[in-house]
Amino acid sequence: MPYSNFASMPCTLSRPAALLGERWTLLLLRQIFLGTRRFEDFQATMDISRSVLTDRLNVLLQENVLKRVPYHEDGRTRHEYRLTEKGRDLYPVLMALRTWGEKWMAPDEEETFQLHHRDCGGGVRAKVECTECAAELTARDVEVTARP
Amino acid sequence: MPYSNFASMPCTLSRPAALLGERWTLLLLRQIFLGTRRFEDFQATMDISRSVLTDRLNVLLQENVLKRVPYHEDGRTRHEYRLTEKGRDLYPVLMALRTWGEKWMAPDEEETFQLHHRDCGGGVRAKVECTECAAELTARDVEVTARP
DNA sequence: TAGCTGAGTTCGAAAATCGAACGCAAGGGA
DNA sequence: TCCCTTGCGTTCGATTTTCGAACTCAGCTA
Repeated sequence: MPYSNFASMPCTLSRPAALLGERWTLLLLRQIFLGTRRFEDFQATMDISRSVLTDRLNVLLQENVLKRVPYHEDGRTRHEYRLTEKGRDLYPVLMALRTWGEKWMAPDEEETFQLHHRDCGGGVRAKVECTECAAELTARDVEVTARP
Repeated sequence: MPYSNFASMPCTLSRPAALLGERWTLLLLRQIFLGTRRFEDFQATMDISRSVLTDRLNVLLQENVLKRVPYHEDGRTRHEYRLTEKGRDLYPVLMALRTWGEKWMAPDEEETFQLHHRDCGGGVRAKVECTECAAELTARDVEVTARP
């Protein structure tokens, strides 16, 4: 099975993993959540090659993670890439990466940005919880049942 | 900046994103969380090329996400790949992917596996919360502060 | 001694990525 | 009108990755 077939497997974990597991895609999403919207800005801040950037943006458009939105600047019509609701829902994925990075990869120096809850100023962290009893869960608390 | 340099950026989001954003790495972790431990089994269930599998496993070993553990079978000593504590801590990342997949990519048919809290049988979901007030957060509730 | 098995390694072909140049449409200014 | 600039891609040849099949090697086993 080639890599791309995981994108069509009937598994709700392998399909997102195959989509976001392509090179640059997670870094692109990070940039989008940090506020970057335009082709030129992605290219400049990430130093990704233009052809690959085009490809990744198109994949995310096709998957309905991003949408192209027209806007006006100097009286000209341009387009920018924005998250859809589906795209915004990827926030927990990025936050889970960051929570892990904070714990296990924190560099000695300062970070490049900080996150705060607008209402109370608190920090942000990702966690896994039980939909019934609301307990916080680790891998050991969860049982996997194969469906044959 | 080539892709690999993101792995050494002083950013607790871009470093994990660059590590897990390499092709096959997320799918490999999925397989590990589902219980696969041995080279041959990874190769068979994922149909990844052997040389790339070797490379990805070595990267995860170097990053201390996996460890090689000896075991005995038929009186022979072999090795298997197991999660370290750092690796197990990636569980929220995988669960965030799955929670997203359940909502936005659920296939019409059944899934390949189900997850249940051992204690109460409930489902599993990832979420983002405030470390102060414990409110559940979305991207809109969070303010990004750049550190220059 | 020969064969099998798990775990890689090697190597030529194919695919993905890179970087630099090119294309193009919409203004703006002369 | 003609030329210049900007934003947003596209194209193309060179370099890296990935692929897939064959090969290696060590430790049993028959």
